[in-house]
Amino acid sequence: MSERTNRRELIVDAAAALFKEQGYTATSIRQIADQVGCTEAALYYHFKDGKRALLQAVLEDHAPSLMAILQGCEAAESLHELIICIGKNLSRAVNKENLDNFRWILAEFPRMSAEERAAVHSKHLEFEQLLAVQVERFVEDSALARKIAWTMVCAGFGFGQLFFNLEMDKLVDFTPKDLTEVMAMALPAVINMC
Amino acid sequence: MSERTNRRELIVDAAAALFKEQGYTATSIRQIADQVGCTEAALYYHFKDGKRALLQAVLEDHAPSLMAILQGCEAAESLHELIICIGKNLSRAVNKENLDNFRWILAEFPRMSAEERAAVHSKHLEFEQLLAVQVERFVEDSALARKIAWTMVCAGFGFGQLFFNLEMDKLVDFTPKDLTEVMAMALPAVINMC
DNA sequence: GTCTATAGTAAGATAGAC
DNA sequence: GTCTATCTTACTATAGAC
Repeated sequence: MSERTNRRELIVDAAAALFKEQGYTATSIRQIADQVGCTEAALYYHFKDGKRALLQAVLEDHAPSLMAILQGCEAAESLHELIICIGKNLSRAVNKENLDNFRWILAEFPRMSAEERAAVHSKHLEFEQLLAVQVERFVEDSALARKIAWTMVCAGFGFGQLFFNLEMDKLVDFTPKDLTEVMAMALPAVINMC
Repeated sequence: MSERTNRRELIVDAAAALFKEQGYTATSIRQIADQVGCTEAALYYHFKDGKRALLQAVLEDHAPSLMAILQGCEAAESLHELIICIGKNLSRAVNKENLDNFRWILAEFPRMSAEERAAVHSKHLEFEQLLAVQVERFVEDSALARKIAWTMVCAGFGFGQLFFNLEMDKLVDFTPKDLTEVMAMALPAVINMC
């Protein structure tokens, strides 16, 4: 992990935190400057195009990290084991930092430029392709493997949004472990059916 | 469907549209007034507590409608048929209106009051309970039935967010039909395992 | 109920001194 | 590089006439 101690980086980090907490439009240049301990003018020195340039820097530096989900999954020896492994990682990945990232990107997406959207897309595609590679080890039909991979991604993503960002975990007893168990029991059955 | 032609209702509808398009903080009272064709002062006559009161009115009147997802599902005669039925409804429910609603609620949730959050929660719980009733027709273990129901909800929700709101549908060929197929093949297998 | 007019505040952005 | 000072614009909200 880099140190990020020079002013430009401090500005990006402060902006990222505020954008994710309050949203892009709700956050003012002044607020970011206060947080960093400098003036608005100093901020405009580092980001000549103002707030929009700051948003782009945040999108580049603070994209949600998905790769941790796949850690250690190469060791799995069946689709069932693979899902259990991903489930364990998911429990760790479902945390404030990561899910605030997702919620924020989802919220700002409609107002992003084509380039900004493309950056978001490539991050997700990259992850799904790595996941698909793992699934393909156990599913010969590669089209089916990709469908299974995307189903897993949808379920995991939906779980994070509903139970963490919408705080359904406070009302309903349904954990990442439960989701994983259902998926681990269910998905391997698909292989034998085709 | 009610007519919603009096000024107060026109204001709420205009506010809802703008909030969902731009976000709450990014939308100004002035913009809403312009859209309706009145002045800001008129708006403050109807909503004495200003912008925040408007937000609450929008949350009450424009909650996303989930019930359409369950339409006709009482006719299903197996878990497989139930999932197929829901999948068909899902294809119709995955539209701009509905998903903009979800994205917006997700985005504003952290800034909602306790009462506002409770309103969001009860909508979701209500839906899940009706879904669980349907699933329980085919799954004796009611704890397992609820896990299956929530897994379906997570997958459906995640699909809507990823493929519609994040526009992954423009890059990846994975349709509501694909998701439904995988779930319909996979989930019934869980029953035989317990 | 709806208007005009305006108060008071905060926003994004820049010029120029150091 | 960072500051002070300032411009312009937009915002929420209210008072008072009609």
